[in-house]
Order: sequence, then structure tokens, then C-alpha cells
Amino acid sequence: MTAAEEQPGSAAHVLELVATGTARSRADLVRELGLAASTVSARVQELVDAGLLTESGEGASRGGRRPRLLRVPDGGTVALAADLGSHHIRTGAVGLTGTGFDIDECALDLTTGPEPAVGLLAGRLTALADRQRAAGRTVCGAGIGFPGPVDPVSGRVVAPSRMPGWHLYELRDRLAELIGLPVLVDNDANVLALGEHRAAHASLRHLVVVKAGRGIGSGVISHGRLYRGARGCAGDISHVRVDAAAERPCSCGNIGCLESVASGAAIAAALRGQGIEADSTTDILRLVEDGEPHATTLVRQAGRHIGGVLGVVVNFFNPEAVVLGGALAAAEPLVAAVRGVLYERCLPMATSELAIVAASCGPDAGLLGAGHAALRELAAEGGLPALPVVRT
Amino acid sequence: MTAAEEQPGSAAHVLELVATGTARSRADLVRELGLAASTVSARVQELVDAGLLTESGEGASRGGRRPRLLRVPDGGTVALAADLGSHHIRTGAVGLTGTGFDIDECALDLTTGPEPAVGLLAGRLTALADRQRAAGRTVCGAGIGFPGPVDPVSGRVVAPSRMPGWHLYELRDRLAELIGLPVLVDNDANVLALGEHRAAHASLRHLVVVKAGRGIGSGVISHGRLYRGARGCAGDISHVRVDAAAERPCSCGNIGCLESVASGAAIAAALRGQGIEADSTTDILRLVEDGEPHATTLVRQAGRHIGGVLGVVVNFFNPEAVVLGGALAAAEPLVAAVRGVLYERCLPMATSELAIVAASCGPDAGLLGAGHAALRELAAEGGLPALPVVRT
DNA sequence: TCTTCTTTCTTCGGCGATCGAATAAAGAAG
DNA sequence: CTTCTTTATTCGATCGCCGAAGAAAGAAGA
Repeated sequence: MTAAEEQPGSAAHVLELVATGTARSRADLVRELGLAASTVSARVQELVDAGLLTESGEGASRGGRRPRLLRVPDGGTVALAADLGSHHIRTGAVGLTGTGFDIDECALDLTTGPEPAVGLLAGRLTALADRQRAAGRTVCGAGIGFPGPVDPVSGRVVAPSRMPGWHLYELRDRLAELIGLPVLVDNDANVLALGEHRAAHASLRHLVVVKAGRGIGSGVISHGRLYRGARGCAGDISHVRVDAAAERPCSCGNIGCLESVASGAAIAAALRGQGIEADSTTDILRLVEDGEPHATTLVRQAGRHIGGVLGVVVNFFNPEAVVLGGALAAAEPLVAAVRGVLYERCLPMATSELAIVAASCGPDAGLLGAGHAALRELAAEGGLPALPVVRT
Repeated sequence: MTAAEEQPGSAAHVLELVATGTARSRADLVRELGLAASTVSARVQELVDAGLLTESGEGASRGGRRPRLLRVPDGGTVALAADLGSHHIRTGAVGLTGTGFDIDECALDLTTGPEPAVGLLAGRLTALADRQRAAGRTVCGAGIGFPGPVDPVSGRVVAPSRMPGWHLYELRDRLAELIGLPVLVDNDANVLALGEHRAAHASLRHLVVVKAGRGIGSGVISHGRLYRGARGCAGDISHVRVDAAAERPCSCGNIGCLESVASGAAIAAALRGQGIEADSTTDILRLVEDGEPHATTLVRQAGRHIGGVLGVVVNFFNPEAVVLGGALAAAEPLVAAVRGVLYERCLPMATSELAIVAASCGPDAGLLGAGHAALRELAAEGGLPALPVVRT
């Protein structure tokens, strides 16, 4: 059962079930949705007529008539997607089945201000859109994950740390103007959470997805939906005070933040302070894999600090799973340290059935999430009928 | 607009709007619910026929025909309610308008095990029910707030600390059997959150309600509904590790928990250690009001520790309000300390519109919440038609 | 081979919730 | 004394969904 919190039987819900493989025939849908067979048949017929669903042969009999298999045609609609990091961007197209096409990464320094970055991003997205259209696909919009706070209503960047010039930048509207498509912008941890939830944990209703990379963020799924909080900044664990960070100043202007001891940026800085060359999270990962002791220690300690904060979160929020994503989650010591601290500190009731796992989609998770979000929210404008906008 | 997350137009939703004064006439309901006037009229008629709603005269004209005012009759249905503390119980009846009747408190030591306590509770509730029936009211069930973890599905107590003999006790079913009415049991912080949300913050969707008394707990409202988490233990902030608690052992078996330095029990113990007589939270409050310096310092420090944990919660959950309830919330220094720490440590974005307030219903908040919850969940069985069970 | 049962899917009539237009009631404003 | 506004009801019409009946197609046993 998918945890999508839509009306059961909505077009989006049916597509979701078929796309994820949860349901392969009308009979499956009847079981999953709990609706009458007649209703499901009617709904499926609509979707087939609209070209959003196709029948593809028959499946194996289970003792009776063979089911007529349903498929989401991959050649149909896609959304462009971009996962922005502070020093690179990853772009690609995402289809209704959740598959990514034409995924590509390039260096891009967001810290030099919005205009040049957005220009380059728009260029890449436009080229990508052209290639997708040439392949016969319809492009319905673009979803962007941005490494800083975003107001999801206005699509503006709000007070990002370490990225001067971006405050209140109208990223969504500016980009939409440049590429001529509807655009959805959200925080990178939020799109990561959406992606992981859809791809690997669709049946879970309460989920915390941590993005540990150059910075630290988290996205929250509550009641099966992205939880944003009152002002849209829910999931921030980066600027929580940690004793180990003591008086250390943070980019946010406060002192003692988790980010100042446990982020990729902080680890790299600490390594450089010990005379070890390290700049990006990739460098850190390489050092850990090479068994460099300082790097391993720092990463493990970062995991402990993150675990300490997550301990509060797990007790308070009592999620079904904590998913560790972002570049640093590829480092085993970090994952192990988080696990250890959580099991040690949290209530048995909160951890007894808690899954603590690394993200399953690897580096593409955020990208796929951004595309997925765009497909859902923008499909209506782009030609899909009756895909309701999922609101939080 | 109420944040009740029901189907718009459900019987419960209509009652809620009228009971809270949000809507006073059919026309108001049309505006609030966004339904067609004909639909609202029909729904209201049903409720009037069922005796759940009455017409009471006409209101002032706003330039046209005068509205026919609607009222929730207080003489109608009530739920019994009990707010259990570890050393006392508070009982009363709660009407559909949210008013409490016949509220009373008496000493009762839960730590001596379930059977005697439940016997006494059942006796008081039965007497209460008789008095309510004598007053012409219908009693539809009882709602109980219990000071420990409760499995809301089975109505069983789960692993409460400091209360031997209660583990897996079938509190709901046992009590239902004794008083002959349907019973709802939930954690005390949860019912407190429900009560405060309904009485004072009905328009807010994301809310954290802290109960600081002999122990520390919190109830979470997310998307306008009580949030329980995966295993039903969401909102636990009591057993979060706090550095100031160092190696101090906690009743949960772990060390360094918030509870061991910031709970009423811990403060009282510390005072006794300084030769000051203090046993209950009432004693502590009295000492603080008398200006006893040690007590004031301890309470203020408890507030700081609670604030430290809430800082993580506020950044992560980004609620619209933090409500401080429980006996200790009546101590100004505690509220002030929490405020100070939150404003100092949290993201500006998370605190700029955050309300940090003491509970508005005082000592009755939990009781009213328990009654409210019971009315909603049990009304169907007790004669109210179509009051849907609100699930989390 | 010939039933009988299972599974899958469609057709069709009907129910219930809701809507919208028309109407009525009652007062405000000119 | 007419016209407009607000409030409330009545009455078809519509829409989504359900459930019964049946059709299609195969499995399994006699």
C-alpha cells in the first residue's frame, strides 16, 4: 500500500501505484485502492484514453482469467530536474515511472551569486528539454532542489547561508521565464526526502531523511506527505546547538551549531588544519576509503554529533525510518556512528522498529525527487488532466 | 477557520465550528465550509433533528434577512473525563461546547499498581455519570489522560516509568467494563495538546504542547491533527540526553535524561538535598512564589534545559506555537527561561512568528482535552450519528 | 472431455452527497 | 414603495461510487 495521502482512486494515486509496480492490473488496483471494480475500471479507462497508461499484454494466471497488465508509458511525459549543490549541479529528466534520463553533472559555483548560475542552469535545462522532445517525450516542467531555504509558495530563496546575493531571489519565476516552462523549487533536503520516500519507502508514513554533504539538512515526511512546518523551514537540524561545537562561529551568525562540526565543509576545514589536503566531500570520501585515520575519525565524530541531534528528533518525532543521504552518507563510519548513538540514546520504543539506512538512490536521489515533485505539481499545467496538486 | 482535518461538512466539523463560535448561523457555515447553501441547510437540519444543535433566536441583520442563530445545547451530550497524575486524579464532565462540569480533584497514588487505582477511578466516574444523568445529560463515554505511554489502538499502558505493575495493563477495556461505557485512553500530554489546540489554538496547524509537571512530556499537533508517530510514542522529550544531566541515572534505565534534571520530581529531590522541604509540584510552585532563591534557580535552570531540547524540536518541526502546560508552567521563571533559550538558539526563521505561551486552560486543560477526544471518538457509539472517528 | 470454480474485467441500474437555480422570507436603503 | 442584500429552503441535475449480474478466459478435478 502506498502512503500517498491523496483521495484513493485519484488519477495521481493510480499512476503512482502502477509506476511503482505496486499494482500491475486492474484487479491489483481494486485490492490496493479498496474501491469497487467498476470504479477502478472506469478510472483506468480514462487514463488509457489520455495516454497516461497503456495495456501491455497479459500476465500469468493465478487460477483464473489472466490479468491485462498496465504500464505507465515511459515515452510519455517527463519533468526536467536539477539538484543544485553549492559547487555543482546535476541535471536530468524524470519520467512518470520514476526513471531518470540523460543525467549529467557539472561544476557550478552558486556562491558567486544568482544571475550567472541561473543563466547556466537555464541553458543546460533548455538543451536537456530539446533532447527530450527530440526523443518524442513531452516536457511538463522542471523541478529544482536548492541547497538553502526556499519559500515553497513564492518559489523564492530565503536567507541562505554562505551564498551572498541569493536572499529573496525569485528563483522559480526567473527560471520559468528563461526556460519557458513551469518550475517548482524546493529545498534540496525536501526533494531528497520526496525522492527516497517514493523510490524506497513508499509504504512508510513517517520518515526523516538527512542530507549530509557539504552542509547538513533534513526533509520530513509526516502522514505520508512532505512536512514543511509553519514557515517552511522544518527539518533544519544544521543550526542546532551542539556542545562539542562550543563557541565556534557558524555561517548562520550564531555559535556552536551542528554544521560547524559535522558538515562536509567543517570536516574538510579540519583536515586542512591538520595539513591534509581536502576540499570537497569527494575528497573526504576518498580519504576515508583510503583509510586515512584523521579523516575517518572526523567522519565518525560527525556521525556521532549528527546522531546526537537525531536522537532528539527520533524520540520526539518517532519516525518509522531515518534515511541517511547526501555525499557523506556513502561513508560507512558515519552511518555506523549515527546508528550507534541512536540505539544508545533513544527510547527502546522509538528504536525497536526503527530502520536506520543509507539512501538507496545514491547521488541521483535528490534529482529524482525533484523530478517527481515537478511531475506531481506541474503535470496539470503541462497537459495531464486531473493530477491534483499535492499540498502540504 | 478551524484546522480540523475532517471532511468539510462532516457532522463533527459543523459542531466544532458552532461550538467554538467560529460559525453562528447557516450562512456562516456556508462561508466556513465552502459548501453549497443547500448542503449546509440539510446537514444542519439533521443535527437539529438529532438534538445536537438548536436554533436560538435571530442575530443582527447585516443588511438583509436576520440569520437564525445556531447553538450547541449544553444540556445535551457529555463525556466523562479524567486527567491522571502520578499522585492525583482530576475528574469532570465535558460538553460539546467544551465546557467542563463538576470538576473535582482527589489524591490517588498510581504507583501502587493498577487495580486499586482503577477501582477508585471507576467509582468516581460512575458517581459522576449518575450526577450528569440526573442533570438530564447523556453520557457518551469517558476519556482518560494517563501519565505514561499508551498504545492508542489497544488502550493499553506500555512500559511506564516509575509505575510498577502497569506495563501492558488493559486500562481501556478494564475501565470500560467497570463503568459500562466506552472509554478512550491516551497519554496525558496528548490529551493536553488536544485540549489546548481546541480551546486556544484551533486555527493553528502545527503545535507543540509541553507538559511540565512531575514528569515532562509533550504532545504534537501536525497538520491540525494529533501526531503519534510510528509506535505512538511521538512527543517524548523526557528521555533526551542533556549534558547537564551527565551520568545521572534516570527512571528509564538510561543516563543523562532531561527528566533527571528538569522534571518536577528532580527539582523536588534537589531541593530536599539542600534541606528544603519539597515533595510535590505544588510545593515547588509555592517556594518559587515565596521567592525562595534555590527553588527559583532550579526552576529557571529546568526551563533552560527544557528550552535546550525544545530548540532542536523548534528548528526541526518549525511549529506555529509552543505551549507550555503542566503544573510547572505556572512558574514564570520557567516560561521565561524557555523563551530566552529558544529565541537565542533557534533559527530566526523558526522563531520570528513563533508563539511561546503558557497553557490557557490552566489545570483543566488536560481534562478538557480528554473529554473532547472522547466526545469525538466515542460519540458514534453513544448515540451521535456520523461523528467520524478521527484517526491519526 | 466436461463440468465447476477462480480470477479478471465490463455493463448497468441505483444510491447518496453535493451543486446550482429558483424561490421565499425578511429586512435595509433609497 | 420599490430595489437590493442577506438568509434560508426546495427541487431537479450531476457526479462519483457501489453492487449485482454477467461475460471472458483459464485452472482443476471428475
